[in-house]
Amino acid sequence: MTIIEDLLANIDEEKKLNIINSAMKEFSKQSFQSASTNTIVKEAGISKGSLYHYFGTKEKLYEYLEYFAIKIIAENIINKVNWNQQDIFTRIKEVSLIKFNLFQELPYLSDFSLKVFENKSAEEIMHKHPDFPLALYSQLYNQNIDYSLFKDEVDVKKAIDIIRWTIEKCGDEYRRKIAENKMAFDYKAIEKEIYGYIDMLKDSFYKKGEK
Amino acid sequence: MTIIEDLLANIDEEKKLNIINSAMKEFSKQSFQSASTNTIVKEAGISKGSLYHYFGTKEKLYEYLEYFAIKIIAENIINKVNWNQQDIFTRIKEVSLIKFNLFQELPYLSDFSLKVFENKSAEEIMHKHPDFPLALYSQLYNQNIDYSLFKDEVDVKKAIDIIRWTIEKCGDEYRRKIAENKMAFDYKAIEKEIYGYIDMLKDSFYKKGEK
DNA sequence: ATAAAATTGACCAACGTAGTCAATAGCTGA
DNA sequence: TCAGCTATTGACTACGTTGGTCAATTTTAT
Repeated sequence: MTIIEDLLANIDEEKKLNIINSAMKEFSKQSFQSASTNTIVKEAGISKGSLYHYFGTKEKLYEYLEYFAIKIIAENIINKVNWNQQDIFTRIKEVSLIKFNLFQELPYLSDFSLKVFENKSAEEIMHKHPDFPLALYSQLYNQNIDYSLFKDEVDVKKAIDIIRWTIEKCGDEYRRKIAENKMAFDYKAIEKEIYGYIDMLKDSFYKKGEK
Repeated sequence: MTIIEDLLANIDEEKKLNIINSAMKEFSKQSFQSASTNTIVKEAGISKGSLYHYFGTKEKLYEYLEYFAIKIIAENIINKVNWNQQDIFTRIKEVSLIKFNLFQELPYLSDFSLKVFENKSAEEIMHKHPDFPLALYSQLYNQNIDYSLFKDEVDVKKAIDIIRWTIEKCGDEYRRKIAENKMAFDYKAIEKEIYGYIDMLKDSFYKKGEK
């Protein structure tokens, strides 16, 4: 991994992004076996030789992408989340918008990550990437959160699932529409739509007067 | 399509199911191009010659699967839904369980359908399969439903989205767990879990005393 | 001007492909 | 039993694509 990073450190950021995006696209559309390095280099606008100079083999390229995806998502969340915010709804809003921002620059990060976790269990990933922030995901919905804001009769664990799922599906739907109708990416519109759903759930799950 | 159906009518149901499941599996894991007919026949336990005797080409096989998937889902829903039921929560429960039952016998129907709609718009599908029941999906959440049961301040359209998404994600999560831990498929357990979420949303979105 | 590093793309052996078709197996009715 | 038929097989083919290499070229740094 270090060797690869050393080599990548010397090429300019835009070319690096091109390669990563192109490779993530191919690996998220095809199985590892079927994914074509020819397709990757063509879309990235580099030569076959360069790709193999940077990464050595297809396997190593894939491993680097795994490492990169995990690292960049975790870094963004850890650094940008306001850990003092005790309202889980606001916390979740923050996380979803952080991810949306990331996915703008790395359009296939979402699909690629999904595919990685489809094929490998968290343990396998932990084994290959020991610094994988497994704990982060539970911290996100637990650390310094004030659960007393929920109505007493609400099952908080289920409520959080519903909020998370709603945001994810809302984002999926939006990206589907963009892909289909060539509808423009409108950050503010997405934000507004997601907030509409979240605020509705907040009204339903929180005690009255806890806005 | 008719020619294919005539040929398929003469082979026994189990073999037909094997072919359909095997082909849906391959097409839902690989792109159309990368999907291998060799893999399909191997898993289905038939010879290459038979597959091409039944379907002619890879394209026609894929088209038949498209047709079959749409038809079987629509048939099941239309015939099994109780259209007199005015409670949308019960309606949605019914639909989700109908689908779960279907997906038990056709494990890749869900993934395959998703992929079909990823790659083609509803219009394209309508064009290729003129009897595609496009209207069914809106009927499902509108026909003979009593919206007055919702609290006045609740946005019903958003509420239905949330319910639908929750069920879908709940099912996804369950299937993921089964695939990962080799956890056994437990129909009653899934039903109970889904009902847990739906009832919670019902408590939140319906007027008090409307259970 | 020179050395070193980065980048190229034609090239290759190996492999998997969709589809074919002569041969075989299995079944039918007499 | 056997002829006639259909359903089924899988070895085979022509071909496209693959991951990876490496001598040659360009770019960069000194």
